[in-house]
Amino acid sequence: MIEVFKTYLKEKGSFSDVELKQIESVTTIKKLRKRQYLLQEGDVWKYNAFITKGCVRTYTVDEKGNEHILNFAVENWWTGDRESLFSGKPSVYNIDALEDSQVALITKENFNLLCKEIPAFNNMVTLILEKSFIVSQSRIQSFISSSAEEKYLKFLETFPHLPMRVPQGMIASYLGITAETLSRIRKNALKK
Amino acid sequence: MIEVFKTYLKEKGSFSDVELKQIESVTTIKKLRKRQYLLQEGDVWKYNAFITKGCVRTYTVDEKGNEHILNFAVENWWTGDRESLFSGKPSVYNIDALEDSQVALITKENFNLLCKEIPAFNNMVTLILEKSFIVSQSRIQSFISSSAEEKYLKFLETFPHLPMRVPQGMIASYLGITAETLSRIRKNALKK
DNA sequence: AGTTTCTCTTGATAAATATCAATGGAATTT
DNA sequence: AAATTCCATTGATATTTATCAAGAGAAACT
Repeated sequence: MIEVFKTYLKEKGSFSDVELKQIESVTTIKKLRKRQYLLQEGDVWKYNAFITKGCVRTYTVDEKGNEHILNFAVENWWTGDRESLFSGKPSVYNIDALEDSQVALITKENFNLLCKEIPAFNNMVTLILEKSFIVSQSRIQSFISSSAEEKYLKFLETFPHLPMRVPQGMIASYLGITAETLSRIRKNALKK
Repeated sequence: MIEVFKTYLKEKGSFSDVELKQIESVTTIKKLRKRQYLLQEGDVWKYNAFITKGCVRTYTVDEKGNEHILNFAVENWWTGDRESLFSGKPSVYNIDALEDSQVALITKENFNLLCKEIPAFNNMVTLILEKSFIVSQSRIQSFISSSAEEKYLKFLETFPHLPMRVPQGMIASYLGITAETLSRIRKNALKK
């Protein structure tokens, strides 16, 4: 199995060698070149995806052609579309690679099996979901209560490493502001 | 046990009578008068709370004294602060009743026990979490891509019954806009 | 190496939304 | 029933953010 994924699993739960083997046996690796889609709008998403290398984004494109980035994911994060996975309906999101990347994929069916057969896996998964929810609540909190500048500063605190890897305009999109506004915010805020 | 809660459980999972009794045995009922706190900023939240009657809101108060409503919960919804529950740290949120209400409370410890001992309960809980996450993702999506008017219209679709129970100004707060702006949006949008 | 494409910045202007202030009606309290 | 508080609306104005357009440097491509 990809070393990054194994290390992650060992850190997040105490799995026996047999269990690790079982997880490995249902994991497939997919390489993505920069700009390649992992999921395209209209397709049904059927996996759980763990990034072992690189960086991807989840986004929508509106009628005017503007992209809206829902989230980023880098090494050791999970990505995918839970909504489409859960409902079986076509996704409204696109996921593509911002760098050459590598992801570990487990189909929904195999993933559910792992959850059923390996309690530690189930616990790990619930914990991840719990944390993802908490993070998204806190993001909503900042949308309802913060100015563009505050959102940006909070973003820097939460994800200090992302600005080095992701174009600034995409960070603006993630924050729900325009690239120009973010540029001006940086000019003002960072000189303080 | 409170009938509303029992009905909910029966609908969400197939529980045996013994299991229902077990759930009942760890459930306590709390009545809230309008405006009464269920959780106050600075306190640690230790429960899972199911609303059997009434309506509550979760909100923060900023330095200027403005309230920012993170969410509402009515009958058959869960409420609480997952972040404080998870971390054991004081909550940054307030939860209070918008009407005279009644909630069913289960402590974290008892809740975890139910999850461990009753698989159907565990499944139900994971499902709720999964759905909550999906809902919050979709709310983030509308924050990054929609105008105030679009957010309001989407809100009406998602929660058609809330405007009848919740003052308009609070809905504005939930949407991250001011009460005045919402009033103007309604004037324009609803005459179309 | 030269060309193209991306990315960020900046300026001018427009649009969206917030703020402040006042009013009147509805609901709640006494 | 009167008094008080709450709530939604409206107007005038300020602030924030978006849009459009141009340019310059960096990165990617051939």
